[in-house]
Amino acid sequence: MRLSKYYVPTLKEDPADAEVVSHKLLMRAGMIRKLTSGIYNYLPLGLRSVNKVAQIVREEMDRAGALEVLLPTVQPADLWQETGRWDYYGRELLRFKDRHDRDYCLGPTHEEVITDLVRGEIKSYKQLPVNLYQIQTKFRDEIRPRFGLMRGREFIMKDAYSFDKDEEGAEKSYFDMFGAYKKAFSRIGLRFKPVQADSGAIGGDFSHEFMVLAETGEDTIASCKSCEFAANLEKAKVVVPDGPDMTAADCPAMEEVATPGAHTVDEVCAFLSVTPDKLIKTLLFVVDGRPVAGLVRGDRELNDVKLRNLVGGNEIEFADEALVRKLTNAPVGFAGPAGLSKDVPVYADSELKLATDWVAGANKGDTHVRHLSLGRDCEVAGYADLRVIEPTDACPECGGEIEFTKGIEVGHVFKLGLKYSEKMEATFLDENGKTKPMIMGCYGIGVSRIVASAIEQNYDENGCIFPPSIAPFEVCLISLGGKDQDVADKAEELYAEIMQMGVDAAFDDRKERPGVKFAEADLIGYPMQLVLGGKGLKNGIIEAKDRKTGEKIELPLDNFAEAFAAWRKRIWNNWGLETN
RNA sequence: CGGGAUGUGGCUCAGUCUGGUAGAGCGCCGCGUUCGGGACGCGGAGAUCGGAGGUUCAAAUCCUCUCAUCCCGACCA
Repeated sequence: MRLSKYYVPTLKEDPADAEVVSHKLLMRAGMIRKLTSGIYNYLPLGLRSVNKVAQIVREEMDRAGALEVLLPTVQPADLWQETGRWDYYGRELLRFKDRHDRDYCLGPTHEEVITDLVRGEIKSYKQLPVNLYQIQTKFRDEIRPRFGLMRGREFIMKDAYSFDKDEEGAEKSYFDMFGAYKKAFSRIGLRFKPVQADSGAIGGDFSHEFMVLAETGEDTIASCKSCEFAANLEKAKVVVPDGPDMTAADCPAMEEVATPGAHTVDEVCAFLSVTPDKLIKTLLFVVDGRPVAGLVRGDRELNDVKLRNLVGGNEIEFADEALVRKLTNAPVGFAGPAGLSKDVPVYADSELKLATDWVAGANKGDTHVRHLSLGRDCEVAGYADLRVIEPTDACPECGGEIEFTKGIEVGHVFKLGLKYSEKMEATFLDENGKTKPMIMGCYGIGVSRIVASAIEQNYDENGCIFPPSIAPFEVCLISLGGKDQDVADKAEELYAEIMQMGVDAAFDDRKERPGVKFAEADLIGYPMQLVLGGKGLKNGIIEAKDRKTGEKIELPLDNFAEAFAAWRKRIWNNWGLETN
C-alpha cells in the first residue's frame, strides 16, 4: 500500500473528548472517527486491524469445529417476548417499530435468534452437537458509553452458541471454546488471563472471562501468586479461617446507645471508640422486588453478586431511602439486624460467626446498639460467603497469597444450560425417542474492543505499538528520497520485493519531510520500520527499527529479502508470535 | 437517571466575568527556501460563535428554553 494514495487523517493533538489512551491514539492515528456518542466510523487503517483480529478469531473458531453464520441485526420483538427478555432486558435494548407498527430491536446479543434458527432445523440427537458463530455488529444502548472503542454502544463482536444433547457434550463444547480462546488470544499477541467469572444461577466453574492485563482496565482480577487461581473480583470466593462458632457465646445484654449524627462506620467507630471490625454493617437491598438484608463486618465490603446468587435472584439493587425508612423506622445509617422488620430476611457473612459482642445500628434514628449477639438478639436466615475478597485474604484454592491486577474483559465463555432451549422449546429426540431440551453455551469475543485493549497494553509517548499480528500493516517502508531519485527508485524496488514476499507493508512514498514520516510511523505503531536514506543507499544498507524496543539495526541491501525475513522473524518472536 | 462541565473555521483553544466591526496555533490552498525526528517566509481560503426565543441602539458575551458532547456516580457481555 502506498501512503501517497491512502487515507490516514492523523491528528497532532489529543481530541478533547477522549479520556483513555486507546481512544486518543485511535483517533490521532486516523483509525477511527466518532459519528455520535458511543458510535464510531472505522477508517481504512482501523478496519485493517479489526479485520486481522476477526480473521484470527475466525480461524480458531473454525479449527475448533464451529461454523460461521451471519444473523440479522434487526430482531423481532416476539422472539424476545418468548424468553421474557423483552421486558427484562430494560433500556439497554434499543427498540423501534416498523411501518406496520410491529416491534423490533437492534440485537445486543443473539441467543433468541440462534435458538429460533436451531429449533427449526435440528430434531435429532444425531445432528448434535452443533456450534454456530458469527462476527457481527452489536448494539447495546449503554447508559453511559465511554472510552472510545472500549465501551461503545455499537461494537463488533464474535459470538458463538453451542448446542449439545447431554452434560458431557456441553462440558466438552465449553472447554473446546475455552481452548480456542486461549489460542486466539495468544496468536493476537496480548498478555491475557482467563479468570473465573460470575455464572449467576448456573453455578460451578462454567463461566470464564478472558482479561487483557492493562493498568487502565475497568475490571479487577484477584489472582494467586502460587497457584492457577484467578477470578473476577465479583466472583472470587473468600475462605473464612477456622475458628469456634461464637454466635451462642456469652455476651453482656444488648443495650442502646445514642449516636447522634453518626451514619457511617467511621463516624460510629469514632463516637464509640471501637475499631471497624467490632461493627456489623447492615445493608438493605431489593432483589427482584423483595427486600433482603446483608451483614458484613464494618471493615469489609459486601459483594452484592454473592448475595443475589445466594437468594437466587436476577436483579439486585440498593434499597432507596424511602424503603430504608420503612423497613428500619430510621434514616439511612442506622439499620441493624436486631429489630428489623420481619419481612426482611437477614443473611450474614460467614466471618461474623467468629465473634460476638457487636456494635450495630438500632433501627432507630441517631441510635446504635452494643453487646449484640447474632445468635441471641436476631434471626439470621443464613451464613454464607458474602464479602468482597481483599488482598490480605488467602487464596481460596491453595491458601497462597493473593494479588490484584487490572484487566479489560475481551472474551467470555458461559454455559447457558437450558435457560433458552426450555423457554423456546429447542428440543430434540434422544436415542430413546424422548424429547429433550438442548444444552446451550454461549461464547463472546469483543473484536473491536481487542484493538483498543491492544493499545491500552502497548503504547508509549510517541503512539501505538501494535503486535505484528494485528497491526494495520506489519511494516512501514519509509523512503527519504525527497529529491534523490536514486533513493526513491531503490525504495520502489524494495517495496516490490517486500510485496513479493507476501508481507503486509505500508510504503511511505509521500512528498513529506522525514520528521513527519517518522512521527507518523511511530504514532500509527507499525511494529517494524524500514528507513532508506541517501547515506544508507551509498553504504549499501537500510535501517530497520523495532517499534517496541526502539532498537535500530542495519540490513544489507544486497540480499535484502533474506536479511529482512530473518529480522522480521525475530520481531515476531519477540512478541511471542510465529510468522505466518 | 442524579451531580459537574463544555459547545467559537477541519482540530486544539483564547475572547464571555465588565455587551461595541470574531482571534491564535495546528491543518488546508498557492509561491519560494528547506529536506534524517511533526521546518521557515510570504500570500490566501475557511465561522450565520450548537439551536430557538428574549433584553438592548448594539449580543459569542446578559436572560429563558432546548439540543449535543464529555467527566463522576448508579448500571453493564
